[in-house]
Amino acid sequence: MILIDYHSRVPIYEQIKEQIIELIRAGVYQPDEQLPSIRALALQLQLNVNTVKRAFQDLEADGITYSMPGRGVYVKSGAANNQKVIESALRNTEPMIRSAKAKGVRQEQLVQLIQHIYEER
Amino acid sequence: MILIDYHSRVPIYEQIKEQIIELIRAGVYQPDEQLPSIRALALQLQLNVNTVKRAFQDLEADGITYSMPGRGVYVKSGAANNQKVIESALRNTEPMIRSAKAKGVRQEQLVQLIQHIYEER
Amino acid sequence: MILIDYHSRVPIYEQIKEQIIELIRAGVYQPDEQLPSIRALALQLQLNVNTVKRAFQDLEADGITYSMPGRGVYVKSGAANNQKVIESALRNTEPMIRSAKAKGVRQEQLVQLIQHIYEER
Amino acid sequence: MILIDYHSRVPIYEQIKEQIIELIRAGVYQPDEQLPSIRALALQLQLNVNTVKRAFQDLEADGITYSMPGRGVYVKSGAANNQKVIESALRNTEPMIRSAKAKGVRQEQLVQLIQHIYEER
DNA sequence: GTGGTCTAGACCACC
DNA sequence: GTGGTCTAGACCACG
Repeated sequence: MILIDYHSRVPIYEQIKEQIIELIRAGVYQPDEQLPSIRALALQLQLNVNTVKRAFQDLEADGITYSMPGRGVYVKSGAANNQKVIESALRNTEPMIRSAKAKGVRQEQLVQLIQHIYEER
Repeated sequence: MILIDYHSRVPIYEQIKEQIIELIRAGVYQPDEQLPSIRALALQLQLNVNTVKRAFQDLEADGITYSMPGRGVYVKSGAANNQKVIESALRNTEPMIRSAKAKGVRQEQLVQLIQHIYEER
Repeated sequence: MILIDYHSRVPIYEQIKEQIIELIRAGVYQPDEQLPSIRALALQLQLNVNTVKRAFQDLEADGITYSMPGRGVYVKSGAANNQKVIESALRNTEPMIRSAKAKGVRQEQLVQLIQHIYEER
Repeated sequence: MILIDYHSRVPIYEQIKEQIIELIRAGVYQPDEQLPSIRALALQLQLNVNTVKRAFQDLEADGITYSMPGRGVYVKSGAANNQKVIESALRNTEPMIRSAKAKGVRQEQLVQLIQHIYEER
């Protein structure tokens, strides 16, 4: 269920991180449920173990998961509504919007784009 | 008038490019008016000449300016409403918003952020 | 009576070892009294036999218990005040404190934390 | 000035991280001052680039530093009294003390150990 | 030159 | 089997 866009500018480990957060928020992975093992994911996605490891390391640093060496990586309870993730997302979005404004994008164009994206699915 | 945010993740040459576009859109630089020379700008901003050169290259590639070798760089007429720039800005913004959505940011939060930014100044 | 914190970074076999020592020091297990069998404990705690076995190995290596093959594991007399255990605990604590100091934790904060912990129960 | 204990149980990247924090807190590295480059440090400490990189990555995640790709890594202002670091240090210390208590270490022994360590230097 | 990403492999402790 | 650490190399964007 995790899809990697190898052409994207977004680092692969970020894509993994984002999609796992998405899956957790969607309820696919429940609190205290074990995530797929790093090695299994790396194999499935045809990626190096360290790339996946980096994604999991960031997830743990953000308080989304916890790991038990020798056992696996698990979803932290309350991870689905992690404020830290939302805040960082908003912080990252701000300069993008500011830049779009400076380049002449009109406010309505942005709002329309957002509506379009949020209506998907 | 050009301010560089050295803390920002945005490449310096992108910041220069953006702010020159902004200055053109504001009418500070008129069509067919000469822009400051690369060397003068580099000196003034305490930057490497290559960094400024890169910004000017991109401006020309986007049809914002034209250069006459040995003479200088000039504002292209019609640059103030360059469609290419707007399109690329929108294209860059899209994955950012998609990512924010995936992380749990609500639609209203984004719209509100945009309003906040567009009300400035 | 033995509780495993599966979230903890402390290895499970260490948790078992610690809690058995605690039970011995509290007088729950008396000198020369037989401890629960490895298999029984593993079953009760829902753990792999090897994990419990490792804890018992360490207990014996530290002179807390002795085993009679085919008979069981017994509390060694004098185990309640085992100097080796205390020394190793102090040795383990030292780098932790040194690290806390380096990170800016004040002496009073540590002393207060200790008081807080020792006042429990 | 950074010394690595290759025999320690503490990961090398943690040792680097701690000592850099210590140096910042001591005023050796001032806010917005550039830290030694990852490559230079790796060379000096005879370590792999990625090991040092991991330390810097954690420093940035903890808000101690910020990096400008192509330029270097810099001390974030206010880094010297980072609350996050202190809190995590205290959180890490707690189970250690709890374990020492369970093993029979007396409260005075711990307080004495702390005094001894804080009197150094 | 700088930091950022990714791959490929090793060894370890733990379960 | 699991995750954690470390090494050794590559390539990229940026200045």
